[in-house]
Amino acid sequence: MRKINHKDFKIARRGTSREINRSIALDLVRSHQPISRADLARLMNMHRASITLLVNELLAENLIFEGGTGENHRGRKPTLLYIDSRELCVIGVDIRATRTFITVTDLLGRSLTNITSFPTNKDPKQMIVELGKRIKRILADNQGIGACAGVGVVVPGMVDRVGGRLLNAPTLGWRDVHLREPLSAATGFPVHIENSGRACALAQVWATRGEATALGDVVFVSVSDGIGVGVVVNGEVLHGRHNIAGEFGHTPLNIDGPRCSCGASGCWEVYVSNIATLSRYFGRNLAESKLASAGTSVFDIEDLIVRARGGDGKALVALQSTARYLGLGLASIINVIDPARIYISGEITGAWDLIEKNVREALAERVLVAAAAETEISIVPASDYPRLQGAVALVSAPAFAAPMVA
Amino acid sequence: MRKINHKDFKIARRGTSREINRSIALDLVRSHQPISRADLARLMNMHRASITLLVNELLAENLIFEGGTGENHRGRKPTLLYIDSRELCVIGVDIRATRTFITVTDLLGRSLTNITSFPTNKDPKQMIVELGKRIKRILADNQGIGACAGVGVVVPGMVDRVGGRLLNAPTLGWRDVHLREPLSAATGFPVHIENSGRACALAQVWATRGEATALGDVVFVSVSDGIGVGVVVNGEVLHGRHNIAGEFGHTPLNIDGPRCSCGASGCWEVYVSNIATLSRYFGRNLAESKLASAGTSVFDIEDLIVRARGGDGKALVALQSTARYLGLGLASIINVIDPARIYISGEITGAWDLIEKNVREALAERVLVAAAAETEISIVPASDYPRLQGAVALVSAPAFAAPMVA
DNA sequence: CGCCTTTTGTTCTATTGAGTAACAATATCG
DNA sequence: CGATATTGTTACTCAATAGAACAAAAGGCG
Repeated sequence: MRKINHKDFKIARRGTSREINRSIALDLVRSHQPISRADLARLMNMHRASITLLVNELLAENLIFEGGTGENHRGRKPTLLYIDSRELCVIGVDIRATRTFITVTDLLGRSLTNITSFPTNKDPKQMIVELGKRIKRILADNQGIGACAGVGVVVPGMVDRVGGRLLNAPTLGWRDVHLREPLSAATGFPVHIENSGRACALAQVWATRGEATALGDVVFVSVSDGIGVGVVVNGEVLHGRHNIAGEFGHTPLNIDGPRCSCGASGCWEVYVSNIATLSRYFGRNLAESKLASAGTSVFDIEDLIVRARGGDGKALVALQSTARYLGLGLASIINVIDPARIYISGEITGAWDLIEKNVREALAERVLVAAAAETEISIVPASDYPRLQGAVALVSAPAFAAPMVA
Repeated sequence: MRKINHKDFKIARRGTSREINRSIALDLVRSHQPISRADLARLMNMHRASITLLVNELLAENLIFEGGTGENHRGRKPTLLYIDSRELCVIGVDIRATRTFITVTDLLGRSLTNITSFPTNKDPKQMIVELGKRIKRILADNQGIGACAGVGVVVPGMVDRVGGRLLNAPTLGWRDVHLREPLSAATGFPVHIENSGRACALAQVWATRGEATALGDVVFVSVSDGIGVGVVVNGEVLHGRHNIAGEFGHTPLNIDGPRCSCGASGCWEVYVSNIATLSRYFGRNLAESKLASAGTSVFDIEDLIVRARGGDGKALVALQSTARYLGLGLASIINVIDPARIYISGEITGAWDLIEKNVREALAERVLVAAAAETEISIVPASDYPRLQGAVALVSAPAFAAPMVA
């Protein structure tokens, strides 16, 4: 039951029905390709005749193309339809504290080149120049991949999407950095930026085979140096008035707890970040020293997991302690958003078999109804590159998004 | 940028455009009545000719009616349109721990009778019988108000909307109570039930002169024996998979804090409920004794506020201490939902002038960006009966809701 | 091979509803 | 009283779904 917004509604014009059905058809081709007109008609519960006209329009605009013919046991063989990404590519960029990753994909997020990376330059101006150069070089080195539709950039911090600037990224030490305009000027392509937690959520929503939105609302939680969270409600990523929606990482577990980099104390992040786990293992607070010498870390969370697997009891206890706090925080997410599924990524998910029980136990302690304690939790491996996929989705998804109506 | 749900989408049929525009027109009449066809055409940016046809349809269905003529400085006088609620009424019921309130309104939530109340019967079966009788008596006593479109019931607890049953209401001591079927059988009207926090949010969204949704997302926080919260995203109240979405009352301020009735510890509710404030004033935990003797309370939060205003320093400190915790919890709401406005209701808002500063200070401590600390906070007085208005909206709003498309 | 059946995709016409212009019905002003 | 302005209706155009009929393509089977 949605209330119509009186300040910003859209009435149905003559072309609105077509716009709606065109969007649905295009997105169905995206997620079911290759697909025939007849199958599309069945999925949409429309007559083949109407589909023909819709498809002709999409063909004329080069949004889709006709491939070979499919198989059929009896009767005429179908001609198959595909999203037309032959002359287009998308650049995805993931800027992290130590390294920055670049991928080139088609509109469906399928890699067209190898993923490349380089050390993040801590000076934002120099970094943007270098990033621009590298993007141009990659495109020059790969002539066959066609024109670039745009660049999606994902950063570990708060962003002002409309203004195209990064507001605050503690792990990078950047504040109020204009990203979109200079990078757009340097590359000549449109640039979109987004916070990495939200981008990960976006990646799940727009994953080609994604059934994420079909489930209902979902939340993505990424655990690393900090905690990034993206919340999806009704197929849309929550942004909020000041672009801070979803910052569960800074909701308190204990307001009298240890100080957090955000200025408050006892934030969830303070208890479950990788640094917290390492600190617990070494028995001292690594937060300051670690931040100062980022990149030179000799011993990281993955080493800790190896030790835990090797029989190091202290390492296992440190992980399980983090798991407990992780579960307590997830309980808040469930009590507040009550999603159908929670996605979790981050190095610590490599030890999921060791910690799942602890997470579930802690969760059950605080979740309001027993059924909600069984909320699906899905691990997203780093090999899926959720942040990069999210960066790509920033560019490609708008073409497939639902039209705004009423 | 919304993703189309592939499991549950709706394509545009021949009548979809009309359906969309009809909904918009009807809802505009609802919130702007009385309004002329010409004004409607201007608001909708459509030609008068199209509006005439739309309006004729709405007239034929008795959804609106033509009233008198309006004033105009020059030219033909407009004929005014109104929502047709002449032959219809809606019953709103608010079941609370000690008393239950009943209102009879038209489709716009305007009272048609005085609000009546009676002591809540703690036995759910007897209570439903009594409620049914009272509803029938009220309707019998007021013959002029026309047929009843439905009954909206609001309860302080978790509900299963589709099943029409109350899952758990600690303050009532009710568990797994089937409400809809028996009450519907007793009265002969359709019955809708909802949690009171969400109903309050609903009331704001659907308030006739409401600009709530025009602002963006909003959150409603009701502070009394417990904390009820309703979250509105994109004009829709959040429910979640298990109907627990929005339960900020049970997110922790301190996981090592005092025990909460929900089974967990250190919940926000434990720090800011009225009982918490009173306990702080009396220097001992009233939670158990208070729950046991609900309704017989000699000294309540409103008395405390009177004392604080009268110069009782201890009372003021108790209130301001609660205010601080209130602010800390609101900070989480802002960090997570980042709404354009937060509505607050409850007895303690009667002391808002005494505590606003403390709330704002605490809020600023934890909110992630300075701008978000300025998030609008709007007090909703008890005299607005937000719960009853929400109960009414459960019945009346579906007729005005946006159609589901794509 | 020729005919039947099945399936795909197209064509043609009907119907619905937005878009537009022209017009009748009022009402005020000078 | 005529000029002007405003509201609401009517008649017609255009776009898109709805539906039936049909052509095209492929396999099964006597």
